[in-house]
Amino acid sequence: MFQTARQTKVFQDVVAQIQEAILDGRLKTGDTLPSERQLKEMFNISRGTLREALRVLEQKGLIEIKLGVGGGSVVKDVNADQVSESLALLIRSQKVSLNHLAEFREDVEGIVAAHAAKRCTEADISQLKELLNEARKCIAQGTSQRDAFIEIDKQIHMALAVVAQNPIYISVLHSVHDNIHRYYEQYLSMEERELKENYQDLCDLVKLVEKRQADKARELARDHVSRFNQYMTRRENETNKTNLTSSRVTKPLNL
Amino acid sequence: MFQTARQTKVFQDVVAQIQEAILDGRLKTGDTLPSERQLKEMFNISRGTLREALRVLEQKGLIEIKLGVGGGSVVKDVNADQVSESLALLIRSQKVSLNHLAEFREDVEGIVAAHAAKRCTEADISQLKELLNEARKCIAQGTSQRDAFIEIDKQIHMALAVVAQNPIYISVLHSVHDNIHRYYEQYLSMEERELKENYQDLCDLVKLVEKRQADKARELARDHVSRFNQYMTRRENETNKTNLTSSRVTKPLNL
DNA sequence: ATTTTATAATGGTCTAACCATTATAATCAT
DNA sequence: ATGATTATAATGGTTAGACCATTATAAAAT
Repeated sequence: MFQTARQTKVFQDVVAQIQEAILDGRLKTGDTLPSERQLKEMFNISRGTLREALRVLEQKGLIEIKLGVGGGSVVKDVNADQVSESLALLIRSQKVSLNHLAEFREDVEGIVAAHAAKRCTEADISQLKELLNEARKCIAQGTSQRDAFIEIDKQIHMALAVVAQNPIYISVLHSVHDNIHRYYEQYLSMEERELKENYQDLCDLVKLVEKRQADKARELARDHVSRFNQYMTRRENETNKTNLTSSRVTKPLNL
Repeated sequence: MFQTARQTKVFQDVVAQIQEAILDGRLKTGDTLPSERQLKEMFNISRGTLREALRVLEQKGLIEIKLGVGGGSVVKDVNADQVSESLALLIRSQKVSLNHLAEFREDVEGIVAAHAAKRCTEADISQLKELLNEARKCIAQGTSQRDAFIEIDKQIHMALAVVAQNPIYISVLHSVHDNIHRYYEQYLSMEERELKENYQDLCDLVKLVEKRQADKARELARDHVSRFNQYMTRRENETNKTNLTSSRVTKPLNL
């Protein structure tokens, strides 16, 4: 009939108070909180308890704790990092496979391209073309600039998310890229022909966005990402085939 | 030329060691870590430092700390809660609006429905029909069971995400529902006619999934969610119109 | 057999000190 | 004067030891 009475652990109350102050604007990005020794007096708690609260706020991405004179807890600008981190934990705990992530990226990039096609301005297009120009320079130097090209490719996709004018897509795409990057580093190796294919994809994609052909843009974006994923899974299978017996040996924790 | 030498804060090293042990399976879900007094000896650190580490692991969603005899740090099953929480922080820090969230939900539910249509089994369909049956019962009792209907609606959407066989969608949809729920509670009020419309939507949607018509399922799912969002934004505007002067007064933090 | 009470293990909090880092001020050499 | 060096002090990082609060279990009482 009744629930357990709320047992406020002291540090949780401190976390809540500071978090609320940040979220409703009483503390703004860049503000420095008072020193730990001052804060503990204000809240009338011990320093240890206060520090547990500050650690939680740090892990939430709300503050950053700096060392030395003039250091202290600085209010951070909230960004997608914590979304990325928690998504990465889901992935690493075998809840999510590379294929799941690849499919999700395909879907999301497709939607982003479609929204971008509906909402782009002339300024957006010229910025995208600027990025395409950068990409072309990388291609011109052959496979030596492969990593640079992949970086530009990522920037173009992120730029499309900005054009799509929904910050959720920026955060989500950021998280996806953060988490798929490790796989790309490990498995992705593109030949010159493949680099050029991808470059052509991007050019075509920007053209479709410019012409506001949302459906075609979505399909092309999906195909483009799908191609990346195919390079990668092909490589992943080859690697795993030859390395099946060399599973990593982890040192025990001996608890 | 050089980077700052890695300055391992002690508690970070402890976080890393325990996190790794969890992620590569040396510590499994449900396992209880040794007591704080034992752990501090094992790591050769003070209890305060250890507790900072445990707080971080708790905030990451990797452990749960229980009180009393037989209590201690228990390894949790990683789930989407932390993704939800960090997404909620993005929303509350004005980075994301209700419209952004609504659009995202529309897109995601559409994709989920399409995947579900491609991958559903007979067992999936009968489970979905079971849920539809529950929904029908709610409708039969008129608007008194509105909240129950909304709950079933949510369950059907989550079930579709399961059928779609990509856990990312389960987590993402979970997060979206978590975060949009507050708005629904505040703004959503459906008349009997609207309840019946929504119920019909769901029936049609399941039929399309059963017939594996992915494209039509996607469009219907989008329309269905869109209708929810329209009820809500209409209501939101009305509310804000009459309440513009009553902005919440927040108590200062006095730092 | 059931209820009540005591026990002990565990996390939660506090105090007080010292260590490590770093911006700033003071000092020194030129 | 000016630039380099050194000392100072403020701040977070860590330690040690104590005591409080909660709770599963065992012991005792009914």
